Amino acid sequence: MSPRKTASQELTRELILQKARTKFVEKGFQQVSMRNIAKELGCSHGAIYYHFKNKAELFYAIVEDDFSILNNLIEESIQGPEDDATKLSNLLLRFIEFGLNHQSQYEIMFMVRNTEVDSLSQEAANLCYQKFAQTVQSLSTKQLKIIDVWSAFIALHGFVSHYCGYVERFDEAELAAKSHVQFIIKGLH
Amino acid sequence: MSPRKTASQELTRELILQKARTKFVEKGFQQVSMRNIAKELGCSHGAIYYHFKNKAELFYAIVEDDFSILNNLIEESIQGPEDDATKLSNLLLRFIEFGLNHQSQYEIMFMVRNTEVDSLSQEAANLCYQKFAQTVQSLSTKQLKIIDVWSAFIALHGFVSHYCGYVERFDEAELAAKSHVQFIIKGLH
DNA sequence: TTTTTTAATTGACCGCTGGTCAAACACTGC
DNA sequence: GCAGTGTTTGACCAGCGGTCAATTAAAAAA
Repeated sequence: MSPRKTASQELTRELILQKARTKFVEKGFQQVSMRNIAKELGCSHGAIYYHFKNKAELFYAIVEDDFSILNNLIEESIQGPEDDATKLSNLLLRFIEFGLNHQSQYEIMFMVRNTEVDSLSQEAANLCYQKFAQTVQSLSTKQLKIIDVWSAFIALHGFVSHYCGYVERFDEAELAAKSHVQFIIKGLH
Repeated sequence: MSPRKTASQELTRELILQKARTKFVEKGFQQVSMRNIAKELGCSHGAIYYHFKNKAELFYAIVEDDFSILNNLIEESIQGPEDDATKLSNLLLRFIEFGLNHQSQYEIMFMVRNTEVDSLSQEAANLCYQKFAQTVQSLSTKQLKIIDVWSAFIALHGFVSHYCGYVERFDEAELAAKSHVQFIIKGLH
């Protein structure tokens, strides 16, 4: 009714991100509308546009955190007592695991070609790949050709982007994933 | 004006497919609406629904031909004077070439997860993969594990699906493609 | 030839989408 | 108390996929 809510129930950027995230994770980018989120928040859809320029920006804001999660995952894979070979295969496997257990996020991070957020999301994706490439290099005994590391990444991406939607969680594709990782490692040698 | 057009300018399934195809190829699935196509055809959008159940069915009808083109491409790769090794790398390379030179089609064939046509398009994609797997097997000296052939396919798919939209035509990615094909072949050995 | 039946086409309509914006209100500082 | 600023609303826009009664042209039956 009133065009402005009382302070206690005012809309926060964080509040929107929170609700939007859950909806988004369970339904995916296309299936969630600004009006859905608004209804969930108990506000009008117009209000969201005060806090976020558009749908793409809102969902990129969500995915921003996921990029840093993935980056951490990559960095962590270098630590531990295992030998480099197992670390490498763990890295590849964990990338797939992340992709399949965060399908909606992976979709926006690496699959959606959105004309608007492209610059932002593209940059984050590039940085993520660079970290990946660096780590793969450091875990390899011999000096790898950059283009081979790129092929490895592409091959990983192929796995995730295929099984996205086809499978619910990583577990269901674990066997195929492990085999695929071995396949990729053969390619790197 | 008149609710039925005179015989000479009646709408054909083929006529719709034709116009829809050009629009679709140059703009992609999401960016083309039934109303766009109708305007191009000089008819109302309702008329199209007389000939096709829905948008998904229309675009699958288009892509059906592309599946047989791709199947032929795979079959042809077995012929010729070259040795099996070159034939194999040609097969992989041509798959990528097809994907990047028919991006809009490839999108529907292997990327779009459409709830409605899924059964049809999924089946066609499976058949296509089977032909691919068979051919790869027959071009290989040693007996390959099926799962490795699958990894090869996934890796190919990864390449195409990444460069889709990022690149206009195959030429622009040819070098990377050739390298990626070598990478995959290493994985198959 | 005239009448009836059938096949196509239209366009209004539905519920939805992302996005904009003037107006209305709550809060803050004076 | 009052002016100014920050937020929210909801009507509105253009567009979407899809449905359907009404209407007309062509084909079949009389």
